[in-house]
Amino acid sequence: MEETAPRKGTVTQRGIERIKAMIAEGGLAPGQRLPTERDLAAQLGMSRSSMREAIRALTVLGVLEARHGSGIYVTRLEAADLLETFGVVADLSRGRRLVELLEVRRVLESTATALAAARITPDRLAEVGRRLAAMNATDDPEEILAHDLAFHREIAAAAGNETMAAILDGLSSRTLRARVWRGYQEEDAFARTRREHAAIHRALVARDPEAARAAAAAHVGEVEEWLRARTAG
Amino acid sequence: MEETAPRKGTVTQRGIERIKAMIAEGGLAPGQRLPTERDLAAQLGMSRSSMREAIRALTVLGVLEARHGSGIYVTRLEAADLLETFGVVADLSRGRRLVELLEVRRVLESTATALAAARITPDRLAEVGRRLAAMNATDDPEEILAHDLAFHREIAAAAGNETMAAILDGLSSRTLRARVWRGYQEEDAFARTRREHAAIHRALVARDPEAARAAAAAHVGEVEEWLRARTAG
DNA sequence: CGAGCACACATGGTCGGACCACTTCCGTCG
DNA sequence: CGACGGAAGTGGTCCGACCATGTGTGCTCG
Repeated sequence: MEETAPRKGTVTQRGIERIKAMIAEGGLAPGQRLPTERDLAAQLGMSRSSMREAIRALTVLGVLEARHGSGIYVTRLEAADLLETFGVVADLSRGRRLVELLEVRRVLESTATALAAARITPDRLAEVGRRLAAMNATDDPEEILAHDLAFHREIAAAAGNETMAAILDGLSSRTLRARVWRGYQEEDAFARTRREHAAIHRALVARDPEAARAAAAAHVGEVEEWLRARTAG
Repeated sequence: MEETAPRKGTVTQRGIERIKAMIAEGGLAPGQRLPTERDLAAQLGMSRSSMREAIRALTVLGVLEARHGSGIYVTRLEAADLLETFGVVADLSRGRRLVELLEVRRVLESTATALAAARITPDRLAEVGRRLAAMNATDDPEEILAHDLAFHREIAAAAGNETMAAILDGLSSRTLRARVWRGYQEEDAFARTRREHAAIHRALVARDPEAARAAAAAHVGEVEEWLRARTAG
């Protein structure tokens, strides 16, 4: 009996660890349904309240998914599920850390774009082209932002590394982008942005990884430099 | 009255969003203490149970910190706090995604090492050297692992990008490392690893960013390739 | 008068139960 | 045979009580 009580921190914390361990050790497969909250609580010897807190914690981490009236399920455990919380980091970042996040994005985005240049399929490349055209065809900031996000998302997906794509997605969360770009694009950066996007697209069409890497790095680097100056000043 | 009820999903979810918003909008500064659970629940018009779940969720995300008997506080909101959850991703990753994580690490680690070559201070460089020596002076896998982690951590810190360092930390969580390296080092990879670490250190001493980048990429790439072969086969 | 200690209080942690909201499934009725 | 409706199951919310721990206060003793 004493083995069920590792006496580690709070009861809820123990619940989190136990469930995480079950998944890590293969006892719970992706998509599988868990016992009910009541049963789980009984199994691990804790109250339903504490178990609910544990479940809620794993839910926000993208590990579990609770469906009202149906049950609790393990998510697919794909990169996109687990890295959703990355958006929180981006949303809560200010000043210096925002610049650091953009530096990370520059490194990853340039690599992803280079990989995409070598691997992208004609279909996806066409979609990237459509996004570019749509972006240049409107003046509505909201619409531009949406196409911009899709443009980079397609490229990241084409790189063939879902984990990297998911991280980049978090680093370009809609709210973050809206926050940073509001100021950036006010300084008539539209023309420059269009030129940079065109350069990226051109490199992809030419299947030139080095050019793609450089174009992507320059693109993110522009925003990075602007933000750096704005933060320091 | 209706403005306090955005009618968004569950009550708990609303609580999470509200607190997050307070922090994002500057109403709650890092390190600041929040009202008590009971007061917060009353303010946002929900039960203490639901509020507790919201607080627990933000606690695991590294946004809040609950101190028993004292109160609830906003964390320092540093990169290390918010990116702690990255370790969960690493711990729950298997097969293909593990390779992808290592690919991300290779990209970031090589960049961080290159930056470190240009920026590292003599003190920190000396510490890196000590870790290298300690790593080569023992045969205890546990001790080697500890020094190995510290070796890379020092370098990442020297790169001057705390966010990048925190991500790399998550990508090299102790449990992940133990899992992957157990198999890797069984294949007498000790000698190769030592050579690679020495090469990285040499590049840092020479203040040669390009050599540092190449050495770090090769180092991580070795493990990556081994894991890729092992996963595919 | 000052230092140290013990107690009371505030606060987060846990528990149990009750009820609500939604989903699912099965039996019934047309 | 199909559609409808209800019953059971399950997560969501709320309440109230009590426990465990940290904090501050006021008392006591030197």
